[in-house]
Amino acid sequence: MEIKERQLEIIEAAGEILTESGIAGLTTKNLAAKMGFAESALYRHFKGKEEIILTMLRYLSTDMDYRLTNSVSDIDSPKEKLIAAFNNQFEFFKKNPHFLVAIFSDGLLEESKAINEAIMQIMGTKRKHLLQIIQQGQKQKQFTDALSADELVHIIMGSFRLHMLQWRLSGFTFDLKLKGNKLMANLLKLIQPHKSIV
Amino acid sequence: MEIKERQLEIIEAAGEILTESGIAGLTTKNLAAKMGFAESALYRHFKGKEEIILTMLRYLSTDMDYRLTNSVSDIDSPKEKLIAAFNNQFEFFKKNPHFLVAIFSDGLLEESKAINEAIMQIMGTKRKHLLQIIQQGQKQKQFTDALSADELVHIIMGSFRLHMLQWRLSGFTFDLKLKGNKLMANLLKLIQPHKSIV
DNA sequence: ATAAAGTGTGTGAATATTCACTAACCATAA
DNA sequence: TTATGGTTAGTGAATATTCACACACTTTAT
Repeated sequence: MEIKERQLEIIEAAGEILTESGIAGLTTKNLAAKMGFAESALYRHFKGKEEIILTMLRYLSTDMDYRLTNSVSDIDSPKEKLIAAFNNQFEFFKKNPHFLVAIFSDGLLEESKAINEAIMQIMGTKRKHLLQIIQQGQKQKQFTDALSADELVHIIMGSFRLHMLQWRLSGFTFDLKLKGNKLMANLLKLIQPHKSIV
Repeated sequence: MEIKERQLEIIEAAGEILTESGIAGLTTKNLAAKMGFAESALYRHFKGKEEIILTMLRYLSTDMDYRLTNSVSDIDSPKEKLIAAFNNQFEFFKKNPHFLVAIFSDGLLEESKAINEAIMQIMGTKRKHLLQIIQQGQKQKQFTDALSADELVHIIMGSFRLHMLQWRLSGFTFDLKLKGNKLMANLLKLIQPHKSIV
């Protein structure tokens, strides 16, 4: 599944449209206009609109997998890994806010089965990486084992998603990374190995 | 802003459609079909499609506010309040899964300013109730004050939303309440007042 | 060297379908 | 009689997609 140069340009344009005007704005007309050519030219590069969206989502998934792997590869401490992974995500979305839709397509469960699966894939990729880090951290007693790794990942992912959603709802006004690091610090406090006081 | 009987039926039907086929499926044609009458009949009850969605969201917001207030009113312990509030939510959505849109209405985001505000209102209502409970719990030393109440609420709300999303993505197969209570127990473990071991 | 064939990428016009919405009319019950 | 809630039959606008065609390159055959 190779993505050609022009195809990449198109899915990037599609991403921009998504950021500017949401999924409803992503029409063949708008997309062609942004590319500076006629609607029909789109079909020289993709079978149809669904394929455009699918390609975008799959590209995003692959890219995220690659980025997450690389960003933590030369770090030992699970705590540091967690921070690095999140920062990597923040930086990516700061640079490409349009791809946020992929994360928040909760509501647009509509389109097609294939699209749905592509979205799940992205979530799965993220979960896979977090799980690995958390498990390692638990082994090294850096994170509590009062909860299973799965359960910890759920809470971390949920907080992360809400953080991103609020960023989007705010119109990308606040500093994603700054606030995100605060969130990360908070999460780290909570998942530290600890004894109940009472 | 009174909602008539027939209007309620219509917004319920709208909720069902949203659950089944997402925002793209919510067309006047589909809605009328689900109601068993002609498209034009919709306009006997609502000014237009936007008013239908708005009425639905506002109804949900008001109802949630009322339910959350009542469900915790005769409970003292913040911990118990938290559990009660969540169980109330779980029961409501178990009974009315189509209204899950209230939680995942991110997709409706584009539509109109009014809709956007209604969505924010729902999130705000939920946050308001949680915040109260958490603050009380911190005062009574039932919850940690290593994080601010706001920050704790963020993490709780994020986890909750992800839980609901997974329930929906699973096709409502697992037991929302059972798994939800497990999540709640996990969250309570994490937000207990605690000392770091190290 | 050059003609022929093929490839990639564009155009403009036309397609059928779907969308939210409206107008004119009709039945029933207060 | 009149408001209420339904009907049928439309509207224009927008949608994704297809069509025949054109132009510039590159490859291949003579």
